[in-house]
Amino acid sequence: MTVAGATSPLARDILQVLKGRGYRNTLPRRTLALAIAKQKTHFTAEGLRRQLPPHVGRATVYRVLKILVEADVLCRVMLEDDELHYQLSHQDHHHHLLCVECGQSQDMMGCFIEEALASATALHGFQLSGHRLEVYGRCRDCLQAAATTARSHRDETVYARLASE
Amino acid sequence: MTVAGATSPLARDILQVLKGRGYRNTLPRRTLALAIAKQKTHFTAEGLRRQLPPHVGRATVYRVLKILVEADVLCRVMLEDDELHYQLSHQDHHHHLLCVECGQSQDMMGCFIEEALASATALHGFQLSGHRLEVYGRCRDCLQAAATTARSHRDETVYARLASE
DNA sequence: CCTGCTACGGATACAAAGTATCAAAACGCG
DNA sequence: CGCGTTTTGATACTTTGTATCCGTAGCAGG
Repeated sequence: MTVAGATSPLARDILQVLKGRGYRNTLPRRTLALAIAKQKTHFTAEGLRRQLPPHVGRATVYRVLKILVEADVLCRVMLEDDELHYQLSHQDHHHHLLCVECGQSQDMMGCFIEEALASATALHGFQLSGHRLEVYGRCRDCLQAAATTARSHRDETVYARLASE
Repeated sequence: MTVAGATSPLARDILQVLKGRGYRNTLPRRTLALAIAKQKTHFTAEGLRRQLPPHVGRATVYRVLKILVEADVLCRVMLEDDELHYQLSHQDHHHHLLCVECGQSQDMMGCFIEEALASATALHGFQLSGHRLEVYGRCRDCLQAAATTARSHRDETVYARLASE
């Protein structure tokens, strides 16, 4: 139950990527890999740092994040609030479904707009090189939760009416 | 040739929008409206401020920009360098073609991905509420310019060969 | 296991971008 | 004109990220 022992396959993968890129295996990087592996969803640089032992310097956090983005382990996501978040990335080109309710995000694999985009931009005499697409909405879970609370709200009003009688 | 006289129809429109929203017509706002009207393409808050007389405070610039974004006069554009830019907005939903060469941007009116997106997200049990799409590439002008310089480069090599003979 | 080179880390200072506060000035309505 | 309200610019502060610098820790080679 030591901290050092509390590792994870994902954390190991991250360290492996770093090693493959010629970076040394150091304590702060192990700590960071572990923390990143623990994230259930996207996170900000500062949010991540707050979860770390205080002896890990800010600069280190930003340095490692930058490396991991370059290595395609993480990708940067611009949320609707214009704040920059990070999240584990599938290596392939994909987009994010971002739930405006709970903040969870899922990857939408593949990219169905590439061809449509190509023809649309061609009309403008534009040579396509890339794009950025983020999708906002409500995820399955939040929709179900909303449906449930809506029902209990209805119940509450019934109870209120009964009580007032 | 007075500064106050150097107005523009667009600047007037902007002031009109402010008026319609109950904001007063003040000198800094006139200055800002004029400066924004002069922009040929997207700009950053700080970039805009640098073009302004120094007596216009930073806070004022940010305040007015925020108001104009809320009023849909401007829209915020995230460029590939992750810097936030502003540009005049068509009122309708649209996307931006951003030239990675010259930095110009044009609006791509209409939105052809809405339906495709709706069906794609439905597969994930996702209720769509919005999206953000920025498109990067090379604009017509830059493509032509590139073609031209490529030709002159070729010419240069010819001249070089001739000269060395 | 040492030893030494070099990458690395943390502290610190700095920079950029934006926000909060507040007294003074400018608007504009009557 | 006069007065209440809005607006403003200065200032300080916050947040997010980067540059510098010196001590330290990895790790390779002996």
